[in-house]
Amino acid sequence: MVTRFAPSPTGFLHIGGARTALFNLLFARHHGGKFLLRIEDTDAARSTQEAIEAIVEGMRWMGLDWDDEVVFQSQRIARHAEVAAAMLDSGHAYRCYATAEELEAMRAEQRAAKQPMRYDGRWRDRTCGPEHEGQPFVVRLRAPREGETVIDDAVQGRVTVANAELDDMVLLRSDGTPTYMLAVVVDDHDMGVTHVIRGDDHLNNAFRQLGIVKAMGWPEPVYGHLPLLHGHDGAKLSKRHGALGVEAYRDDLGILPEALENYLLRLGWGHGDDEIISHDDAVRWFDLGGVGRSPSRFDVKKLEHINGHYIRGADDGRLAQLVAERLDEVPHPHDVRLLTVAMPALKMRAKDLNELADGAQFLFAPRPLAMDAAAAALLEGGASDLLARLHATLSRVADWTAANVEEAVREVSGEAGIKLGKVAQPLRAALTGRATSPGIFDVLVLLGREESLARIADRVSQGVNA
RNA sequence: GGCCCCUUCGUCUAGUGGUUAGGACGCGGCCCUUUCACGGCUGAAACACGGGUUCAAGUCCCGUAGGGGUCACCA
Repeated sequence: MVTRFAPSPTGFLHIGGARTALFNLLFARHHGGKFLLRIEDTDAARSTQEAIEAIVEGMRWMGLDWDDEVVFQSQRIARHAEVAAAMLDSGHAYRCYATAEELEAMRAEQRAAKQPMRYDGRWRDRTCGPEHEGQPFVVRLRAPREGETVIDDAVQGRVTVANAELDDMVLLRSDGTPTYMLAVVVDDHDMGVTHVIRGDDHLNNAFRQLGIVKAMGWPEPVYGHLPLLHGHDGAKLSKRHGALGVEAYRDDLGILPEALENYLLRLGWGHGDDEIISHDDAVRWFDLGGVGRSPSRFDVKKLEHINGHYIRGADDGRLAQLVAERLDEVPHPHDVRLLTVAMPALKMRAKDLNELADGAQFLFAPRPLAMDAAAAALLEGGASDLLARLHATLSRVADWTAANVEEAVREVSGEAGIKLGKVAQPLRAALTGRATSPGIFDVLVLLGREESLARIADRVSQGVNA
């Protein structure tokens, strides 16, 4: 079995495209087949090298590893033309000399008459007279007009369309280059693609493409048309819904690739009550039969939840590296080692890399610390006195371990007759500048004796409002 | 508009004739607790509507409504 992902390089790796690629990959791996990548760059005007790189990079990041070499459709135009010529020879295609203006007029008439807009086949049975000699022409498929075409779609089920609905589409443009319709069919055939798994928006195309397959006498591939992804409001995913490219999920939203894969997999597909599914299990369980037929809405909240799950389980060193990259804006030199040590406490509290980086700020914040509003509020009243006592008691701790600092803090709490929470909060504010942070004893240890005492002293000497 | 497809909690889904219609996200409450998270328990929340078929329908059939896709010398 051979599947493929065939994006056109006009921007980035679309989130919906990533899901299509994922399903193709999973299907191939599940059945022990191949997963290929083809770049559909026949539209020179819209295709860019940057877009190709963005797609390749996005796929690598997602772990969507394809087999064999990448196929570039643009390099195969000679072969496409060859097939078109063969179809011309066999009578399955014909030359059409209708001009763009002529066709536009035809469509305008059809629109006005509320008729379906289709090519009327005006050159279907007409041979080129001397007046058209040397004039530009396109090559069109001579599609059957009677009967119907049936596709047993692996996702959508049996779908039937009357052949009268299908017009004679263009195979070769007047400049001799192939249209998408011709190119996909030829490339899929030549690449040995057995299962064409792609977006629902191609279902109608499949009927027309099948016409070429049949004309050439090639084996019909199995089609599987996946429902499209929609935004939270039910409309087709577009810019106004936010992030569209996978790199935005990586860079802007701070999503881990395994989380995105898991989320995308669950969109339109399910395996009982399973929610957290490893890649290996996905390969083991995935098949097209389980794919739903209705479009699903993208829910960032659930993505974030899954992301939080994977962050908690991720390697501390890896996370530290990722966070360090995000902290580059901070002038203070940061320490990946410290981040790594702090990570177990940090990652418990973040559902994306941005929150993780934000939660790590205090480790490197320069003294005297800036207090946010909530922290400042905690330092009002008798906080200065309390911090002075904390400073005095903590100063006597020689061996700066979590157990020892905890003992010291509890001692102050007991002596002052103040509940631990009331002691911990001002202390947290003094140490982190925030009202929330990892456990206060962890913070003390992470910061170290010297830095901790200095931060507390800052608050005592500068008073509560500093 | 023509053609094609879709319709279970707000969202993602389980469910393949007989279930108190299950799980997850989100939301509310409680517990844990030095804050925030995590975790645990718990609550509210769905079979679009109308006809059939059947002893029995979320599950099958037909309509209706709503939604989506597609109608290029773009892919």
